[in-house]
Amino acid sequence: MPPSQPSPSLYTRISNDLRKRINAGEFSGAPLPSEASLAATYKTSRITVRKGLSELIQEGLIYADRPRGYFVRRRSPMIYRPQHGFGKQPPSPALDRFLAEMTELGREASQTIEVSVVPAPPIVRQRLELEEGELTAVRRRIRLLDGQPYLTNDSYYPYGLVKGSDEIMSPADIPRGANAVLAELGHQQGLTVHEYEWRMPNPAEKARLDITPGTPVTEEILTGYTAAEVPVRCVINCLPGDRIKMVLEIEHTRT
Amino acid sequence: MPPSQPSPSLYTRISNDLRKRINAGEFSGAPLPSEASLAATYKTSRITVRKGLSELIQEGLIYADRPRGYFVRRRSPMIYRPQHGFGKQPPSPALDRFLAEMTELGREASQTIEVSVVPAPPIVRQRLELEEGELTAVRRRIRLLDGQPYLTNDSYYPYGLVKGSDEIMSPADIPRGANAVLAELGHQQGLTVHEYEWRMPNPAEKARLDITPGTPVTEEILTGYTAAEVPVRCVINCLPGDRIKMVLEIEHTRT
DNA sequence: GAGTGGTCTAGACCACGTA
DNA sequence: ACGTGGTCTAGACCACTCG
Repeated sequence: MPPSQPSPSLYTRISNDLRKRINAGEFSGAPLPSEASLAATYKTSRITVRKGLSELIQEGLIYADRPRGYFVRRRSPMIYRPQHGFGKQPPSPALDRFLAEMTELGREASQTIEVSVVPAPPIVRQRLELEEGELTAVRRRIRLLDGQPYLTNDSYYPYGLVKGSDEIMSPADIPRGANAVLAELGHQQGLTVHEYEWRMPNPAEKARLDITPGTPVTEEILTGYTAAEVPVRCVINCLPGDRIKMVLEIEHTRT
Repeated sequence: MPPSQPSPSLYTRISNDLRKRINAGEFSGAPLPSEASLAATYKTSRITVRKGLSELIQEGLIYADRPRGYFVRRRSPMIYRPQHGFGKQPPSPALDRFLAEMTELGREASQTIEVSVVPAPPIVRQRLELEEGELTAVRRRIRLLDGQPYLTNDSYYPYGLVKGSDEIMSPADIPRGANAVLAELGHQQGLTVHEYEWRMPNPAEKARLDITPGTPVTEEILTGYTAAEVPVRCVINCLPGDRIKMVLEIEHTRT
């Protein structure tokens, strides 16, 4: 029990009241009261009402659809399984390919792919254990569902390892997966290290993924090692929180 | 190349300018220019300046420390390894205990623990495959480092399974780990399913973890199954993005 | 006391979609 | 044409910390 708040501000009361009504399911489908009408009910100015509403926007609870009004956000995230593939169902032992699983669900999957050769950015360079200025081949992808982007996927490979591969270097889907190609080139991966950070998107990410206010992203960095512990692949994914849930299955190792 | 923006608003220009200067490292340690001085330089009102600054707050880039001014946020997240334990170093094969690893780093680790018996909340009930109203034992923990909370950890067990265990039911640390106790009771876990969602914290989480504006959280749900595929443990963790990075190591399963 | 950010007022004009 | 939210102005008073 906190010792009696120091009189919350008016906009806090407004956002608290609205949050309670939203969580009670009051505005499903219908817009929230307009700014003007809230200003009237709370006998305050529009600016104060807007401050209260903006709290709820930043929490990811509502959005403004001008000039229709404010609406409650609803989300139906897809399941992302970094061990396996994608799907919409709870965990199962299946491991299917991305496009197959998506169309199965009646949604139209598509992607854009760009391939280029660039000096390894610092984050990648460190993980691929390259020298400053060493080149990498990058496959940059945006994956979409029904036209909406839901994930960016940038895969980096040491250029020396893959420059002979038409598959890796061409901006087209690789049905059997890039990892199969790498294995064929003699770089079969064993262990993959997964790193995760979650934060608010920067303007570039906001634009690339068309991200709504109040939506954080997770940045996933995968580093793939061969059995000889040589890093051969570094993937940077950006996953918006309103469109993706992640699921893993892990064998218990500690007592 | 987007087709020439439709004249960005003034506050957008302010936040863009400041973001550029911040990323160039201009304000490390020193405060940003005050609202009043920004209003003067941009020949605008304080309110517009505040709108620009609030953009940067929501992105998690800066914070206001009244009445000293606005400062750039810096973060040094700790490494969370859900397979193993905690640490501050990049991935390694070590698997140590929480308190041991933390004190090793010269930071003071502590925690608060509350134990109670409650009807399983819906999320837990579904994962533990319980009927409505069935009881669970909950161990609710807040873990702190140097007095700052960095993780909440709520572990639920079917009450029938653990009611005989003094260790599980007492609000004290279990040095050998609760999983060892469960194993001793005949409920050794094999597979654990990990679920992850990231979003902005709700007010309760904000208060419990003392979360700063612009900081998202990841909600981690772990469900532990015995070899006979009986769920015996459901853990809900709340991980603030400014204090935690997560690292996993996964054996490659797909080609 | 001076300067900081936090809250709030009472207006104004605009762009946009819907009716 | 109307109502919506988006931007912006020019003030005001307050609580707090620091010198």
